[in-house]
Amino acid sequence: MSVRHALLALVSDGPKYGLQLRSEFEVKTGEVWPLNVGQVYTTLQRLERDGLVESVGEDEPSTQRSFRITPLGVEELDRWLRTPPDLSSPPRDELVIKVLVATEVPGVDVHAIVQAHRRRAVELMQEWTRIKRDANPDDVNLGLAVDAELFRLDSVVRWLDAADSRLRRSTRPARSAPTQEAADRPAGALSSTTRSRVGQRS
Amino acid sequence: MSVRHALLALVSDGPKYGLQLRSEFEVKTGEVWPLNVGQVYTTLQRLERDGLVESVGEDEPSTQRSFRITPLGVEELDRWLRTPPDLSSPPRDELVIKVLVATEVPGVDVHAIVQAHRRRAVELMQEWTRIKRDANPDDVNLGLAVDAELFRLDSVVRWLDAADSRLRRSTRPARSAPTQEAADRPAGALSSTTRSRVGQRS
DNA sequence: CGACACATGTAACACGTTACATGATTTG
DNA sequence: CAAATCATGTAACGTGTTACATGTGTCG
Repeated sequence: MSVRHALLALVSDGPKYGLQLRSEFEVKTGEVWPLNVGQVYTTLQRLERDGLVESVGEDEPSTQRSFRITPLGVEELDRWLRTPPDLSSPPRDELVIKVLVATEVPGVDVHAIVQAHRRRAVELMQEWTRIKRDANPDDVNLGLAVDAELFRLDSVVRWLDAADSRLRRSTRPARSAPTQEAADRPAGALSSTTRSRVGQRS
Repeated sequence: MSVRHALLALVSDGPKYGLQLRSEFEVKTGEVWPLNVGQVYTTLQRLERDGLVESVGEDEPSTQRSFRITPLGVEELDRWLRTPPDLSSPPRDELVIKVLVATEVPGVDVHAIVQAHRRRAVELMQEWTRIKRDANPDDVNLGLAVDAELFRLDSVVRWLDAADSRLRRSTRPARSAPTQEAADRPAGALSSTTRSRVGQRS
């Protein structure tokens, strides 16, 4: 839902048209997240369908088709800006899932995987740092977008370290001998744990 | 693509069926990310369609339908586990986008929004900390999943602080109030910067 | 029997991505 | 004029979410 609301925010400033919206979105986000033009148009259609924006200048057709925000759109935008993400279900973190499920895949060295990801994360931090260094220091948008990535990657690295250490402690000290092959055991009969869960299922 | 590959990883252990996969997924991820059953079945269909898993026991029909991983599936799983996310386009960060686009929405106090999100993030960190404290300390999965959230939220808070400070410095001081130093700049009027962009557009 | 949990699915929808198609305007 | 650029759209596909429908087995 990022793009939808971002476009809403951009038109709250005054009527805009498709390509202009893409351009402004990319400038606003430090050109860190490219936005496909097609998605701008489909998103605008949906926003119009939902009554959050309306086409301006319907009468005299020109090559450009501008949209303005409606009162309903202002309400929705306001709500979005003020509402932080809720606890009930944080977005699934692919890296975390990857590491956690890797712990029981036969023939896989979790430690090696964690280290590979760690190396890549550090590499990325260096790249972002370089990008920031080479950029115009007055470009607040770029600076903030890059900072977000840097902070995030830093937390990723710290988590990978914590995970590596914790997994090393908890897993059996890995047979150094040739690996055992995938046992075709009946795959544990589903002991339905009744621990209080964090999220609620459907 | 998280769920798809996670299921692939889970069946790499030995044949599993639908509900079992949901259960194992949730246990593996510390029950932090609930998984809808429907998605398990549709994802299994797609995995089967793509030849990454195959149904076992086609001949004698029972109430359960188990799937096993195929050699092709093993390849794909291996690739996924080893491949870190690439630089070209980091996933769009909703919070960052929200703050960045908020800076030009008329009648919106970015500072207030940033602080609201900060408060919420700190709240969430406390909730996660409590969950971790009340949990079984031997539950490595839960511990790691919660740590990931804690580290991430910590980076969010730090970014929000950085953003607040930077925006305060760069935006023109809100009327009336006695203002601090302002590095005033003409607020560059859409100068199509030819800076080398990070991502590539389509 | 009736209620409930187990187990498998389907339908409808939203968002995002890519690729393609079509005009209009500018410019060498 | 031809080519590039601006500008708008559409089609097809993949993933994810929710809600609903259906059958089976168990247990009070």
